[in-house]
Amino acid sequence: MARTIAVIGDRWTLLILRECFLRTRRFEGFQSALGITRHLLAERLKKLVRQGILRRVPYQESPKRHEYILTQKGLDLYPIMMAIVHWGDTHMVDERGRPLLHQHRNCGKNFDPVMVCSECGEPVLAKEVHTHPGPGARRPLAQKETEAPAPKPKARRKAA
Amino acid sequence: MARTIAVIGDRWTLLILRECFLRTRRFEGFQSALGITRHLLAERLKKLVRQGILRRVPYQESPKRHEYILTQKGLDLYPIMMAIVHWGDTHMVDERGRPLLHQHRNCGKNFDPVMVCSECGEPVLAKEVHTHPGPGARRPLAQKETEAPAPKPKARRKAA
DNA sequence: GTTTGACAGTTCAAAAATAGAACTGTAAAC
DNA sequence: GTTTACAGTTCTATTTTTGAACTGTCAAAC
Repeated sequence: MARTIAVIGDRWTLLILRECFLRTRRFEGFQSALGITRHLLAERLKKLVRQGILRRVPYQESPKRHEYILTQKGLDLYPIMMAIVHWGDTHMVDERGRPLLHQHRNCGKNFDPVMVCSECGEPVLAKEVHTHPGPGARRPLAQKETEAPAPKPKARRKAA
Repeated sequence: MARTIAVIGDRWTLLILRECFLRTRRFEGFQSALGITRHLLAERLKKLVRQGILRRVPYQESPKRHEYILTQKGLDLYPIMMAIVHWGDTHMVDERGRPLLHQHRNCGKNFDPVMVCSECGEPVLAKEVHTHPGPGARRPLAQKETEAPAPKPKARRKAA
């Protein structure tokens, strides 16, 4: 999670990616849709390309111009987008209602995303989930003493 | 989405919330688990309480102490968390593997979150979704000319 | 009965990120 | 020859974030 947030966890990256999903591909398109500063936009696009989330594809020679296209890695962010949008639709809408509706082509209906268990197919609630350290676990999860018993407590406070 | 990102879209908020889901409740707990500066942590906790995502609950008098507990609004962020974790598990793991496994109590198995359509129950792919402006639509979505009828045929460059 | 430690912050200077605005460069259109 | 569209880059000013120390309360330890 920390690694993912290092990539998409800032004020603009997810909004840029939203535009990608809405078929924006070019610098000016992002800039005018979002009002992001050009400097930051250039910065973020570079980062997303470095991360393999966008691909920079030339669409004209002479003044070299490129489009930014979602890779598969980028497309895989879709559930994150939808989860965020859905939470916003549930908790952050004003009187006017949802800004955007999503229609599922396969069934033809406007839908909300539902998170289900890959194993049993049932919707998952936070309370129903138990976590276990996996093979790449990064921290012992409640470690206090690894060292010898309290050697030199350093002086806290100014009083000596 | 913009409104949601204004709340959870920064380098620390989602990590703080992850700790909440892992049952961390107290200031020192967050601080030592994340290594966030105390200043920012205090700042972020205040913001989350203001937003109604956490509730500040006293757990002792005398030196007044509080715990930070997820509200329902906060618990509803779970699908976002899981979507992020799953993307990280798919695209950002190192050789060691996943840091954390999630077990679904209802079926007993370790699972991945799957996003399905609320209407037909099938998994949803980005390509299968069509968007329409909703009642709260904020911008015309591809407006170029609101003024006089397209007087300028746009400059096209030589296709490459 | 003073000292230490746990806890939950606050304060302040320094460093980093972001905003705002103007500037660069290419090439076609007028 | 001037303007326009596009995709950036450069610069300064503001805002955020970091790092580190400081404040304050109370309980237990010495």
